Formats: sequence, C-alpha cells, structure tokens
Amino acid sequence: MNVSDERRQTAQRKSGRPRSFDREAALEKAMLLFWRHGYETTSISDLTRAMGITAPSLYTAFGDKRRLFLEAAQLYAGEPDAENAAIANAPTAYDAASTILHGAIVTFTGETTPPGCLLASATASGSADAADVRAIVAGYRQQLREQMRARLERDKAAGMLPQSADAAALSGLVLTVMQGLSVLARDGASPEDLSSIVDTALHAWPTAGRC
Amino acid sequence: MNVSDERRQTAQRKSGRPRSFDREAALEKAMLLFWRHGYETTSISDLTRAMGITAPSLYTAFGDKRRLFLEAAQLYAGEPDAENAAIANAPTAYDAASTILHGAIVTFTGETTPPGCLLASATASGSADAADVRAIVAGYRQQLREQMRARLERDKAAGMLPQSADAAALSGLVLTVMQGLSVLARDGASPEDLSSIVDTALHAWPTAGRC
DNA sequence: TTATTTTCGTATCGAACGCTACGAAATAGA
DNA sequence: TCTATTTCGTAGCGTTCGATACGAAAATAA
Repeated sequence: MNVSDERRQTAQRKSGRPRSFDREAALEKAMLLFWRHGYETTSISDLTRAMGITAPSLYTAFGDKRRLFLEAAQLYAGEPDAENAAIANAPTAYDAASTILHGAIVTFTGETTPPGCLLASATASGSADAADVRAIVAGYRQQLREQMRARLERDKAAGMLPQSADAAALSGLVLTVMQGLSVLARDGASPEDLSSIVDTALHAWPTAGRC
Repeated sequence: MNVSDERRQTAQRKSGRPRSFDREAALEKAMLLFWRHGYETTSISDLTRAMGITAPSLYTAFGDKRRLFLEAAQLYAGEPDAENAAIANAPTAYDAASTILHGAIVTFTGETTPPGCLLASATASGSADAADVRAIVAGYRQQLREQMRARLERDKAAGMLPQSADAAALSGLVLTVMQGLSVLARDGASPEDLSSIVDTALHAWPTAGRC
C-alpha cells in the first residue's frame, strides 16, 4: 500500500512546485534513525534534522510519523518476495535457516548501520496508542516464521527430514534465535561471538538418521 | 545501592510527617508499568496514576524517573544471588539452562504480569540520554551469561561435558533464546509454543558421547 | 500572461513531557 | 505546647512533543 501510495504521488504529479529533496534518500535517513532509536523515541525534530528537511515537507511527503515509520520498516524488510524466494530456493530448510541467521548477523553488526534489528528494536516497548504499529511489525515476524514452517513441512514430505521433526518448533527457534541475536548485537556482541552461537543453535536441527 | 538507599530512608526517619502510601506496593506498580510499556515510553503521569501518588511524592520517595526504573529493574531481576545459586546448584549445566529457559517462559507469559521480559522490553529502543540505563540493563544480561559460562566450564572440567563443548557459545545461546522468547511472548505466543521451542533449542546441547 | 497546483520556509499550535516551588498538614522530640 | 522535620496536594515551571496555518515561491496548463 505504501508503494502504491508513492507511485501515485510520483506519477500523478502534473504541476506544482517540484520537491527539492530526494525522497528515497530522506526515507533511508529516517529508517536509520528509527533503526537506532526506535519508533516512539525518535522525534519529528530528530527526523527533520537527519533528513535535511522541514517538518511541513516531511508531513507533505510521508503523511505522518506512523506512516513514515511503516514505509521505513518496509524499506528495511525489503521485498518480502525476496526473502520468501531465498527460503524456498535453498537446497534444504537447514540451509535456509543457516543463511537467514548468518545473514541476520551481518545485518545486525554492520559497521555502517545501527546494531540489532530495526523490527526488534523499534517496537519492543511502546505506549498503548502505538499498538497497531507493534502489530504490523509482529506481522513481519509471523510471515518469516510461516515461510520457514512451510519449507520445513515440504522437506519432511520429501523425506529430507525425519517425520518426528517439529516444523512449528523449528521455525519458532529460528525466529527466536534471530530476535535474540538482535538483543546481543545491541549489547555490543561481536559477529564472531554471534556466529558461534548460531552454529551451536543449528546443532538442534534434526538429521535424517545420523544418530 | 538502591537497597541501602531505601534502608537509610526508612531507618533514618526520626520525625516528620509519615508517608501515606506503601512504598513497596508503589514500586511494584511502577515495575509492572515499565514492564509493559518500557522505560522512556512510560511517563511520570502514567506512573503517578498507577502508583496512586502525586508527582512530588514520587520524587521524594524514589529520586527521579531513572532511579525509580533502576529500582524497579532490581525488583524484577530479584536477588542476583538467587539466580546464581540456581545455576550453581543444578545437577548439570543442562538442567540449569532448562530451568532458566522454562522459568523464563512462565515469567514471560504469566497472566497477571505483562508479556515478555522487562529487561528486554524496557530498553530495546531509547534516545541517547538513556544510554546509561541501557548499559545497566545489558549488565544484567552479561551477568547471567557469565554465570552460565562458568557453570559450563565447571562441567567440562568435571567430565560432564565433552572438551569440544564451547562454553561461550552455549551460554550465549541460552541468553539469545531467552531474549528471543521475550519477543515472541510479546507477539502473543502461547507458553506451549515457547516450550516446544525451548525443548528444540536444548537439542543443541552437547552430550558426553551419544553420537 | 494568467490561473492552477504543489512545495517551500516561518512561525507557531495545544498537549504532554520531566520535574519542582510553595505553603499547609502531620508526625517526633524538647 | 513549641519547634524541627518530613510529606502532603496544588499549581505551574521551561521544554519538547506531533502536527499545521499561512503566505511566498516555483513549477505546469491554458
């Protein structure tokens, strides 16, 4: 919906004074600020300062703070089809989980981006009137877990995993570890530390008859 | 230090108008509010309303918002010695990890308390001037991990774990899963769901020669 | 050119923020 | 009783919050 909103905004423009700033660049600045400081603890004046625009420009271009955050979250999460394809196209569910978790470490400890996960940090706390934002963010997580669960069921049906494998628990474990990694990353853990944790966690993966 | 502060406050009192509210009960109300809404997103007026006292009473009894939160966090975390003893006195490090994680599920999904972990939720986001509060909360986590790591080293030395076991990674996994459980609990996951995730995670535990 | 449309910067709006000055009220000690 | 001490409730401090009203500026369309 945000995408179509922007399309409409950039395609429908036929007259009027042109925008004097790069909308995408400003959105990325906003995303980085939300990533570092969270949703409610990032103020409009913080945003306008970082984005290099005034408050009225922000409201004209992005609606309000809530819609700006949702658009920033979408920019952070990327095209959902991309992640889904990565899970679906991996050789095994194990490879998908390993790729996702090690990729998360890279994202969470990147030197040019804030530590941790935007989706985990931005809405962990929040007042009552931000509950809908929290719910939308939780939906991103739910979507990842469901994709992983479906992939696990597929592997079970294909005999690549024992029938005793618990797809719901394993997909939950991947999500749990990923969110936990965000906390440790924000606490300052090194990528090497986090990588050894992920490798250990993946030992919980069932194998098709090793033991 | 908070404890000694309170001792001094309650023991040194020799004259003056007596306090008209229960300090411990008010602190517990504050803790529950920080637990649910986080540190910065809980306002003084939220606190005074829930605690049933006025702002000047709050400041007289607890100092300021930061010190009130730190005291609430200490009430939440409990006596650190208790957790340390639980880890040290468990039959094995595995039992300690299992007890901690399943106990965390009970805490994170209790029906009379907010979902998730106060320490995970309260400071996941935050502005720059709350960095010291975040650092103190991170210290709670670091302490748990270090206790777990020490216990794992002890078990390795006693031959209860293979020498190949990575104590740092395993202790990190316990902490990672625990923090991840908090996120899923806040998203509304059931204790049964979380329990199956923990049981799966514990499959990553090394054994003294099963394979 | 003239009219229309959109964004621009300036200057705020009312509300909520963390926090406190101040005098009345309630206790203990002299 | 009188004084010292502490907490009480009222009222409000200065600041920041998210969000806008308004007229000038800059583009297109007629």
